[in-house]
Amino acid sequence: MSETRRSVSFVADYGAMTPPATPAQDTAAPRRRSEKSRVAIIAATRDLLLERGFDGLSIEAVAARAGVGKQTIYRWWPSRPVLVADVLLEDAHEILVPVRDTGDLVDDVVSWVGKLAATLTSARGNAMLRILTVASMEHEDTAARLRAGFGDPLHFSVRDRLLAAAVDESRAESAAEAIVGGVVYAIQREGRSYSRTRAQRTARLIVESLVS
Amino acid sequence: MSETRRSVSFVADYGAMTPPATPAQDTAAPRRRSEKSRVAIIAATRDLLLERGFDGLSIEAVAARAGVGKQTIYRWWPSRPVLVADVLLEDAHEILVPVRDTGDLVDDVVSWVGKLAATLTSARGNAMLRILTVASMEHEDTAARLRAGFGDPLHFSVRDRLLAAAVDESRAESAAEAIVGGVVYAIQREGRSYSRTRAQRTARLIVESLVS
Amino acid sequence: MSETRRSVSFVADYGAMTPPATPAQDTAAPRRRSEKSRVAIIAATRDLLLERGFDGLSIEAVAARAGVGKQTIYRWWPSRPVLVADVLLEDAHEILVPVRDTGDLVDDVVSWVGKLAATLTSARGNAMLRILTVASMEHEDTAARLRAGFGDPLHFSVRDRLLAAAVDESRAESAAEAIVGGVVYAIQREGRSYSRTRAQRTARLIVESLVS
Amino acid sequence: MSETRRSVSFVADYGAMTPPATPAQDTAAPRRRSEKSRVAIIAATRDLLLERGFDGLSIEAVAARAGVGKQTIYRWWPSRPVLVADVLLEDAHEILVPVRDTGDLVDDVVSWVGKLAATLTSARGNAMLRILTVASMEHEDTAARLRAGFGDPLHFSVRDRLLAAAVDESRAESAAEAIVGGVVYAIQREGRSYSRTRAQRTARLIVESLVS
DNA sequence: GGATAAACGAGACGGTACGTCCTGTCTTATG
DNA sequence: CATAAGACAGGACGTACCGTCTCGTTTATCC
Repeated sequence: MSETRRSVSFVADYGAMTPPATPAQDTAAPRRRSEKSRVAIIAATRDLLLERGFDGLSIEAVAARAGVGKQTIYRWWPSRPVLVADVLLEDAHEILVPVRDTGDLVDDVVSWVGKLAATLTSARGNAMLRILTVASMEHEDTAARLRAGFGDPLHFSVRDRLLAAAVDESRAESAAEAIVGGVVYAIQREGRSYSRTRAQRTARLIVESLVS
Repeated sequence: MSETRRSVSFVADYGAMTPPATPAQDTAAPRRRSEKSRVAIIAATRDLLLERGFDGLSIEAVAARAGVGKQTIYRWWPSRPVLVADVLLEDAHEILVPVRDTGDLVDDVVSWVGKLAATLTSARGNAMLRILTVASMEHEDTAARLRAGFGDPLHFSVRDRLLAAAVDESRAESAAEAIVGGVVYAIQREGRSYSRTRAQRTARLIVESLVS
Repeated sequence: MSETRRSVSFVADYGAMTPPATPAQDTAAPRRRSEKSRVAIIAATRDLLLERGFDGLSIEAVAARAGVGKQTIYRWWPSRPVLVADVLLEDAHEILVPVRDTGDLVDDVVSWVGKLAATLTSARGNAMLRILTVASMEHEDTAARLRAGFGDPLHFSVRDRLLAAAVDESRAESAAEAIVGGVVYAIQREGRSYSRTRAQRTARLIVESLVS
Repeated sequence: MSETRRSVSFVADYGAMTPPATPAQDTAAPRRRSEKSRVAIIAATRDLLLERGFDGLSIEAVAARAGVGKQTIYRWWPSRPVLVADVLLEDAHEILVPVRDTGDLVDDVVSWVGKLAATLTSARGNAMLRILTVASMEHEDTAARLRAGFGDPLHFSVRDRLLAAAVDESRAESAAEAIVGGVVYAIQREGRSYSRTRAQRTARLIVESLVS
């Protein structure tokens, strides 16, 4: 029950969580920080990330584009991956969508996977996936935050839908892992040429085996 | 048939492929290249990669560690990712093992997945996975080479074993994707704490559904 | 007459001058300025000046050491050299001593020069000389204030004693310049290793030539 | 004899000394350093020094003006004062002129002092004096080099001329100190308004007392 | 076996970016 | 309303590497 609720609400949860999350640490009230600068920095970072990718991103360029001193960035973000994570997390809603529950498990999951594949093979979604992957490899704490903001919701979303269809917990866990991993890993490898049909074929294979 | 052979021989293929692969372009015989330097560079790169990760790796440090001029590196490797790919490909055999065929499909695949998970959660294997992932994100050609050297063998290895057990091609393809993706993606996310048991549970779930 | 008086009173004059001099502009009564902060700033500046020299002095460090906001410093002192000049002028009495008049010109001047040399080769006096020199080079108005507070008193002190001994004005002027310059310039060049004996030898050479 | 020669030859000595002196350490052959860059850096430094003074001089601006990477400056000059000293020493000949020996001591010294005063109150000469003074205060090794390149030649030049006129050593030493100090210190204090006449009056007072 | 040409080690070069320090101005909250 | 605290845009610091470019010095063919 509570888990079904979780699967339904994780997007809203994330929406709600974003504001306090921005300073990258919610303890210790951020004293009189300039909202204008914060927004300009996030926006500049997003633009440059899409233009030049994660490792083409320099703090200096962000500062220049945002019309901000470098120190203002370093004051609030300890490192490049942390800043990038904040940007990605602000856009998490573009990727995260809950698995709906119409009563037809196979159809619900397969269509969700189709949407996920479509998103992750769009120009922007694919860029986000690549950035997210590299940022996670570069900094452990960032990896944890991104896991909490992206990977976990994806996983729980599917798993909870399976649990709601009375699949037992161990199998739900494994199946969710296989479905999400099978699709995301393939897109990491093949990029935008990966077709949503393939994603759905893979998902269907697994989900059907659970209900038969 | 030929595909089964492929699954059996890819390790040997890779062993055989390594020498001509080193200059990253196998046409145009490397005229009077110093083998001593080549080996020293590869070794230094491997060491530094394990010490400081992909993005802590500088060409300058490799040259110093290898006792080699920087130009000697730039002469033979056009960029950092290409050099890193060569190092990884030299060590591909540490990760790649074919799925054996004892007649028992479930057992063959499950035990192979266990070995794969064990390798990728070892200190060295996990480091390789991370490096491989980042290097693939940074340079498209490198991604292609690493796919050919790591991802494809992994995928074909499982797929071919399924085909050998008379699973139909479409389902074999999807199942292989789900098995490999489910495990590798999870290790990317969770690192060395991912247990081989979980990998095997996931694999078993899928393979059993194919034979029932 | 008036000049003899000047030579006697310049120290007292300076003592009297210091309080109004502190805000660096004596017009416009400092409306509600905190004396506690003023003193803390001067003291912190003096300490830091002795610890790290003129160009190691930052306003930020002064503010921190004085337990004061940076703005409080900028509010009352327009620039670093002005602040430094105020500190030096508060301590002018440590360096400035009038030439006494016992009737024996040579002895009066020679012993005064000995004291001057001793002061300027003490750790603190030498530091003050260096700071004073650099501060004068950096800001013309500061140079003028320091000249009025240090250089002029030194010069007039000697010149007036010579005039009191009936040396004619042009020769008194030149001799005073040579005596003070000869000693101070040498200490600028050689630092604390300059001996008071040498100072006295130089002074004696000149003064004796005036009376013979 | 040798000392007279010294007084005559110090300019030539300096001319001769300059080439090996440029790298600021003459031991350890400077391996394949780019003469073009060296010259561009010296020239840019000189220009900026005259435009903005010693403490308005930034390494970054020198690099930009010289069309050179910052590292090329830091490679050969450990710090700003050392670079500035090299520039000043290259131009030492503009200030240093030996005291000629026509047989008339008073005239020789007085006219030399006149030339010195004229040089040090010219726009360029005065700038050099200020820069030289500040650079000496900031870095002890630099002070020593500048003393050897400027202060010592000035002093020896006068002293040796006095010795050549049979003034005894102690008095020559003191008189030289008073003459040079009296003039240079006054120019430090009063800047370009100091008149060459005053310099000559001071010098004459002292020199005449030695020969009478 | 000597000439010759490439590959080599070394490292200087013009640059870009780093993360830090400080400047002088500005904003907010407190006494 | 002056203050302490401190954020802000900006500029310079000195360092690390980038990828290119000479320098002599091996070294491995080919005459």
